[in-house]
Amino acid sequence: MLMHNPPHPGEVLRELCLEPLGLSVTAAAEALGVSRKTLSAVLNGKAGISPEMAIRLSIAFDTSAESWLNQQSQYELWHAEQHRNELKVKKLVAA
Amino acid sequence: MLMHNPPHPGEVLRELCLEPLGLSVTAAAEALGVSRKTLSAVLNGKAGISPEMAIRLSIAFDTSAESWLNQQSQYELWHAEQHRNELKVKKLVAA
DNA sequence: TACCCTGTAACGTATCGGGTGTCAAAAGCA
DNA sequence: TGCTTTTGACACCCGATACGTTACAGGGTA
Repeated sequence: MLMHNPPHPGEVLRELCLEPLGLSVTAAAEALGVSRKTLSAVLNGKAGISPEMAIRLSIAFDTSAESWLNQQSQYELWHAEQHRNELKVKKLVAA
Repeated sequence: MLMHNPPHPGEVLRELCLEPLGLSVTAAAEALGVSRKTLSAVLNGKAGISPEMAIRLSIAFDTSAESWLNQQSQYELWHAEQHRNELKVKKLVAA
């Protein structure tokens, strides 16, 4: 279980892909085939990385789509875990 | 990269958790704290496993929330991969 | 000044997770 | 054989999200 608040994948994307290449949001969005607004939303944590976006990133940056999607899953899971105690769930098997 | 069409996580959930325990959809939904329809949709592939649902499953069946979420990611990714050639993406780094 | 880049807002589209309600089929029981 | 209960899938509504376009405000730079 993750203990610390993980950064949203968009932040990682900016630091690991855009900045090293000196890419502007506009230029990167154009290359990815999405609108500037869509990429901006991802970069600023307003939107998550969808499976389609993960594939776009894997093509453009020659990376693993799974890794982007897993980062997204871990990020969402961490936030969901913060409300774990609010869920009324009965254990069906012994812990 | 997955080569074969993976089953939707709901199918796995039914076979690995409900059936072994002889649980009905109604009983399982009640234990999970969701409606019958919500669980039914997941079991029949009409809905995916959300982070919240993954945590519910992890509590009820003493399993790993990550594993459920990863299954869901892999499932969505496989389907997105089927349309990879439709994406107009420019490579920004050498393959 | 003029131009580019960025973030953001508004609006429309489609999809999705979740809830309530309905209903036909299945199961249980007299 | 019937009747009642339960079950599970479906139809519809709601809120959130992913994506698009258009437009605007602010910052940096030539």
